Amino acid sequence: MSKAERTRQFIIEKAAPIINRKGMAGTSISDIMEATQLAKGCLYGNFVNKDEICLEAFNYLTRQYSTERDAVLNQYSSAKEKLHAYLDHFKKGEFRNEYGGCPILNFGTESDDTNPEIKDRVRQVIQASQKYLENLLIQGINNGEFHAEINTEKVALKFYAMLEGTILISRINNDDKQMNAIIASIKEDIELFSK
Amino acid sequence: MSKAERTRQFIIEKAAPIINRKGMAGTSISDIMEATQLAKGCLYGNFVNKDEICLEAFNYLTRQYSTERDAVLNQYSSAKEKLHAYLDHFKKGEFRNEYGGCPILNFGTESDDTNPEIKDRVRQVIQASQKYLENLLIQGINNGEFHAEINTEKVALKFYAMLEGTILISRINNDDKQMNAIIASIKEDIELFSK
DNA sequence: ATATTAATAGACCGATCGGTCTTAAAAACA
DNA sequence: TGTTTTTAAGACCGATCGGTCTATTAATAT
Repeated sequence: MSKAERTRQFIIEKAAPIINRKGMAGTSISDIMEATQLAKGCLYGNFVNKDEICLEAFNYLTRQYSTERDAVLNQYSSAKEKLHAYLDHFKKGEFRNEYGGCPILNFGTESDDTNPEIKDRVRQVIQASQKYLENLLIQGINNGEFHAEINTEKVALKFYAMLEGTILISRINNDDKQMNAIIASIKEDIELFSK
Repeated sequence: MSKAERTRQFIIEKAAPIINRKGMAGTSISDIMEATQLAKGCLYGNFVNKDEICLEAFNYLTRQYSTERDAVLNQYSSAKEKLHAYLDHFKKGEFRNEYGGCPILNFGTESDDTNPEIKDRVRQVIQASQKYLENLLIQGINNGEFHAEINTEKVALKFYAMLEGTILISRINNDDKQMNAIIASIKEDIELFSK
């Protein structure tokens, strides 16, 4: 990795949690200068503009999340165990605590009327997340763990929507209560289609 | 209503959809000057600062939403009809189309790390919304429409989280598909506890 | 209709915005 | 190690930011 590549990565890692917390419009170049202790010329030597930093920050955050999630889920083999691990990992919210919230919610709500490029990336990540959940359900059916009649796409959408909605609710309430209730509720749903 | 009160209200109504779309940080005073065709001195004669405009914009949006919702639901008497009307009204999303999205999502995600005052208002509105749904369920139980065993608080939370999550998903996808699926799914859930 | 009060316009303020450019330092290569 | 190329620093740019203040206009009360 060249010096420039390392610096670029360093900037992304320092900027990402700030942008995730304060928003793209709410984060200034000087915020990033302060966090990285780098001068303006250096930032603009590694990125063409602020938008590019925001885009790469989003990419970094989502890549980071999926890496951590996969590392957890790879410890399990059955679909049901994996689903439970997914939910427990989600419930703990280590990622959100460390990086300042859910990037899907943060970048999604900010970009939807203002930044088509980011919006499109968010779209891709949302679709991949739903597909990820759906694949766990399909795997469970193929393993004979779950009843085959369930509409995997619809169930995955339902779970995913519930989880994203609950992140917002729990965050605004400064309380894990709602998140715990929803995770419990989803686990009950899983029992309903388990053999 | 005095001139000042009318002007203040006029500013709020013009500013609210802009702030809802572009965000609080992303909306400038000059954006609001342009939308209202008023000079800066006038804006600052009616509000102490930009934060106050944002706060009143949020209050206006949520008041507007609940007024419209109540007008729709008052056309029905049974709890089940009201619930269906609630969902259909939500699905249509006229409010969101007109005002630039869901203010809970927009102001909630932006304020949670940056603006405690707005965050607290969002918290109140979220709680009121859940309570509103819960009261429909309780009313249904008291009417003998729904089975009494349901955990009204939990069901209301589940429905509300699903709806908020789906707004984000459908908006980012520019597609009503997911919203339609979730509304259908919630209606199935209602059938499950209907007598 | 006139006097008084309230409300709006817009010039002005310092600070900060995103971004550029030249210079100096440091890394990479020979 | 010496040379070339890459990378970082920071002064600088015009534009815009949120906000103030005074002069003028418009609404209100008498």
